[in-house]
Amino acid sequence: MADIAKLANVSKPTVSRALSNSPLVNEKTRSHVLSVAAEHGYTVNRNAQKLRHKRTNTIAVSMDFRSHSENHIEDPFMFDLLAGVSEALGDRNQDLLLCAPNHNDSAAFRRILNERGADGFVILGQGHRETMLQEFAATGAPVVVWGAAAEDANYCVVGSDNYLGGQLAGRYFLEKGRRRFLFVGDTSFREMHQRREGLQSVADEIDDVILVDDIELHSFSYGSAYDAATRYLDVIETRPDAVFTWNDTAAMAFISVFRDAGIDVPGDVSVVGYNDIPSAEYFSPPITTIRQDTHQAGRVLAAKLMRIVDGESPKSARIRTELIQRES
Amino acid sequence: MADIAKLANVSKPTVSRALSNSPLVNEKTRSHVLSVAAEHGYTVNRNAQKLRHKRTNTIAVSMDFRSHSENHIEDPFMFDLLAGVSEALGDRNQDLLLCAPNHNDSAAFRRILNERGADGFVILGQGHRETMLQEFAATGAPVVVWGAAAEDANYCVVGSDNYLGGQLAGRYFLEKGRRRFLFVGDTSFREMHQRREGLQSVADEIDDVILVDDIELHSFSYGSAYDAATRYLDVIETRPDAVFTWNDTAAMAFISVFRDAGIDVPGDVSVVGYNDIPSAEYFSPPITTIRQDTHQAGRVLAAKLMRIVDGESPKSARIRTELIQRES
DNA sequence: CACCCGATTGAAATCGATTTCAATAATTTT
DNA sequence: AAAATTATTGAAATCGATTTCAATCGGGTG
Repeated sequence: MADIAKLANVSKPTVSRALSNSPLVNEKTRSHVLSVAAEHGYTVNRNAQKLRHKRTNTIAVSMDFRSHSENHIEDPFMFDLLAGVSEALGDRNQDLLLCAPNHNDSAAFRRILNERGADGFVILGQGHRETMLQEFAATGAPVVVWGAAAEDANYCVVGSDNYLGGQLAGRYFLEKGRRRFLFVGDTSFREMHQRREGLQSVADEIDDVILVDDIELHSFSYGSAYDAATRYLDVIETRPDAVFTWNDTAAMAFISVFRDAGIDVPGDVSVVGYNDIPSAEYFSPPITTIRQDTHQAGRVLAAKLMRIVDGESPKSARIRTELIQRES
Repeated sequence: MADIAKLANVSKPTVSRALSNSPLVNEKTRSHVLSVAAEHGYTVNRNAQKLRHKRTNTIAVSMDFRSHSENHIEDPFMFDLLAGVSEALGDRNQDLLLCAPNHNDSAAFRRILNERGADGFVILGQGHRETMLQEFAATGAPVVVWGAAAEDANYCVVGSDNYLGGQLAGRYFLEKGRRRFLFVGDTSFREMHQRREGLQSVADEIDDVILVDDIELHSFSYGSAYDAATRYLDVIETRPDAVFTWNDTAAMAFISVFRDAGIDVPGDVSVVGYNDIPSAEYFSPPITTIRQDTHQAGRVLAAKLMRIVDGESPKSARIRTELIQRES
């Protein structure tokens, strides 16, 4: 910058002001400085800027790749979400620092924020970390979380409307004349718990409709869903005629097992998945699913976090959640 | 840091040295300083550090989300790659700055490097940007690219061994007694061009084996693959008995169209996809495919880039490429 | 014409670390 | 015991920007 100042025949502060569109600099000087800067391909050093300002304009985004490669990798949903967040942060001119924390204690997250110099944290995937997140937020760290909000959460949560998602699945089942629902998921995750509640609420509305069973799964792989489905078919007496799974991959697994057992989908049993992954549409049969709007999700996550960084405390929010009906 | 210095009764430089494990500080002083720092939850300000050092220990990773949401999103492969890079950079204690550049000129990339203060660039997806990348590398920017190397590339390329991939598919076809190969892809992408060459080379080895056709596709969606397959079946005279597609999603599309036309897969036609996406294993029939080792890819990309940042010029590299045979 | 005010500009201080270099203390060496 | 090393430490400079605050330059006013 000193060089540019010399070349443009002005002082460093003037260059700085010209580049930052400050009104304190003469229009003529500004354009001159800008042209000199452009000519020499000069760009400001962001790190010096970050040091001087208190704001770094950097947002850390945490994504649990490790647990993904063990569990979620079959579900590209989180990456879709990441794409949404990336786009939204880009629009706000924020740098995106991608983190895959090794430790899940709030101190580790705190450290990332301090050391790396980020203004705030987007955490994709609440998982079982709610108490850790409470702690983290309690330290005053600006944070938004993708997940499902507890009533007493002290941090801002953005997620799909999981309760509604469950209801949508339930209503779809009723439309198809189904009476015996099966829920498949891991209700120790709040999101899935809420989905189950939604499904339950629909069942409760009609007299002879029941949740015949829950299958609690603690691994998210296709294989474990497949195994669970197989085991389940072996032991049940009254077969469910509607299955609501935690994601589309699991839906595929259940459909495969059912078909191999001579049970027709969607003829005998309706199945609803979650997330609307790309292959859902191309599976045979195409999978009816609940879609969450990942673009909106990214925008909302970014918007909320920016407000938190600015000192406000926005409320948790739910993003668009809709049934994608694919049964013909 | 000044505070910690005061509290520990030493000077700023001593604190700095203690924290960075410099041998210039007495062991007793160091542990004292460290304990004081820990006690007060102090961590160094990375931005100040980055400013002072010339190294920022930050690597920019470019991922073309936009074109993904139009094309690639059905193929989680790139995200797998991102996960690999994230892990490898984390191991090397590098920050990962995730970018989705809006413009595809080298100046835009250059600007990111300068402004954001990154030491180097990992570009996931070479696409049609080879000349831009040549330019970019020519400016001296440290960069590694995921893709396929041209002989005269002036930048470091890491990718699977696409030629071998094509050969593996071809040999598999031969094993199955196939004679009439169909290549499906977009050979204007160097990676696919090399795959086709590999396939061709195998066909050339045996007298009565030929590549009956190429289907050139310019969109990567399932839908366009499906349409292309449908159109193709309408016009051909001699049907191919082996199909090699650019990815697993396209393989699924072709299999679906074939089956709907009464052609049995894998009975009448062998199909080989690429990337081994999770659902490949669960498709019916399970899809034989070429797997690229994304973990190794991440490690190699990171390792090469670090060497480039250090001033070396490592050669382009190919990562593990193997056939995953799923036909029973 | 002297005085005041607003518009521009620049000198110096600052952000929080690291590095250079000189000074001091602790050991060895002779 | 004096001299020569070696190990530790701290003062001040530095990285590249921004901000504060004082100075200057015109123009308008009484």
